[in-house]
Amino acid sequence: MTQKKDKNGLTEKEFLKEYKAGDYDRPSVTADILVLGASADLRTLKILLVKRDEHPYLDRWALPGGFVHGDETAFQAAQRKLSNETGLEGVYLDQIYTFTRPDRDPRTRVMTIAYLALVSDTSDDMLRGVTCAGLGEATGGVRDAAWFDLVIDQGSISFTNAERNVSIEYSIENKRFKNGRIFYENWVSSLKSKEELAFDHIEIIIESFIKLKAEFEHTDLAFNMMGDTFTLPDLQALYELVLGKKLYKTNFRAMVAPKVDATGAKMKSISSNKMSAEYRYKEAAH
Amino acid sequence: MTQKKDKNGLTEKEFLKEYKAGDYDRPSVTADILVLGASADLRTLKILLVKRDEHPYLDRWALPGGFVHGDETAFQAAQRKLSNETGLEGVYLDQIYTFTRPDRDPRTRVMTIAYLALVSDTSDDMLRGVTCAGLGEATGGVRDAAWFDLVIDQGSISFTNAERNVSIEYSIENKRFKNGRIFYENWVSSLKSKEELAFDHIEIIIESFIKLKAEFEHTDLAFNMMGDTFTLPDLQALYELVLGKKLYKTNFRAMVAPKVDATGAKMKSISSNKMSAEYRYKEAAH
DNA sequence: TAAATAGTGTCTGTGAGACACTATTGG
DNA sequence: CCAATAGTGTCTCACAGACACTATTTA
Repeated sequence: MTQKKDKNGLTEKEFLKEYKAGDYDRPSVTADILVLGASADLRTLKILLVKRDEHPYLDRWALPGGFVHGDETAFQAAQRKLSNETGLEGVYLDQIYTFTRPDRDPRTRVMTIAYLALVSDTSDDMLRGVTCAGLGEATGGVRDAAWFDLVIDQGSISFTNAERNVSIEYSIENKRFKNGRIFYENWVSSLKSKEELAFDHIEIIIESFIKLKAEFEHTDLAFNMMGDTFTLPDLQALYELVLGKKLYKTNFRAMVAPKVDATGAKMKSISSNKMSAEYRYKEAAH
Repeated sequence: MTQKKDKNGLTEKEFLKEYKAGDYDRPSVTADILVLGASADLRTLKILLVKRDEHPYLDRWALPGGFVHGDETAFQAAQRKLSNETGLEGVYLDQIYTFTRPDRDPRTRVMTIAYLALVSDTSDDMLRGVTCAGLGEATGGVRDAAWFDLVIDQGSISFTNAERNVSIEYSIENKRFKNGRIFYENWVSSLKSKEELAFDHIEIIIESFIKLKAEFEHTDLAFNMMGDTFTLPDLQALYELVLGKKLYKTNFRAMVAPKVDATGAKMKSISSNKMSAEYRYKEAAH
């Protein structure tokens, strides 16, 4: 493309032939995924955690994820992991933030690019593939996978799985710090339970949930967490679950009206067990 | 911390002692910074670009940035680069997005974590240190640094520096793609001028500017791009410059009223050369 | 048939958008 | 002094928040 020579008298072609990447500044990079959904009855948020069967953090619960391979983007790595570990394809997946603290992994320097995935089904069936696949191939130290109840309220965040008798809890505190001239808010967590999450995954979860909440009201993200058809009472239940507050029926319905189409049919609301009009997400412009 | 043994019978301590990071999946990681400010007369946006004096993209203009060292976070790397190349400290700096396309750097795999910095002074004085420092130490191939006029309108984005007779222009097009159930918009650029930016830096710039615009109206970001004291006409000029549209004086003043304090003094508006009340950013809660 | 939930009508406050007007200021 | 800009008053409209009411459904 260019025949320009650099200060050593090399063309770009010659330079690239000679180039050897330095070693000291090359970290490992993983993609970790926060897979989030609502329980079948739309009463609790569910998060997918996997149990590590390797050091470090052996036997700790962690976000699913793995190394970004040499021939793929971080996004593709996240998609691959998601597909391997849950069988899910075509779900909503978005990059959230990159975590780079030098000591966040005791093995070596590992940066992680955090992704948020939203799913509409959090049944255990879905995970049947996980344990097998995870144990079968070298998927980066996974022994078990399970949906945990995620409860976030003012002051604490908790992860519980009754079947496995696991309960992990952190208290969270809002700290202000200055960036340039303006103040920013940041959530700082501290462990409350005996069990803990692996690595700095609690930070990833908090950061992702903040972003989800901020975007939830003004975008159509919600429809990634609902089935193909749904009732408005159920859709409202999901919004209330994520936003953590009650909404007024009238205002809610006015807000979603341009985003949905009535199918004409009726179906039972899962959250209330009553008949209600059936709707479908309207993909058209609005 | 734990004496648990893994499937090879190793404790965590023993495991870590033996651990050797694989090589194939370890990319280089850089932090690239979009340094943005307004011209002295608040009529044009200014972006800091540096000229590469190394392959690849020898002699091309690029975003300032460099490798993340082994003992620092990406944020610290961005701060260090910013300080080295502009002498700026304590400016607004925020992580935007991480770019991971495997072929985005022809040397080897290089991921970049993009940062946005906002500054209140875009005079050339500020850069006097850059060229010296850049040439003196091995700052990753910088020959020259300069402020470019950044003009973004519907359909194109351009970078011009009259003194150096450089003009770089891309056309940008809005493409829709599906993520889960919902559609997303994405700007795709294609080169229009003879000169081009290095690497995929045009993507970083577009992505960062989109985020800036989205946040500008609802946060106090603007005050990072103004001096200590300012007039409301000037502040409004800045908002109009970034948002790319005219604002109504009354509504604008109502919007910023809770964010500013009148100092009681008067000063000349830079954008209009008329006397106007002097204000200061109010850091208190609102 | 009674309790609970689906679904609708409407009042209020807030904030952006839009003009019109008076007061200052620089040339 | 006059053109341009600083600065203020106020009308409109969209939309979120908040209640109240009727219709339907389940138990």
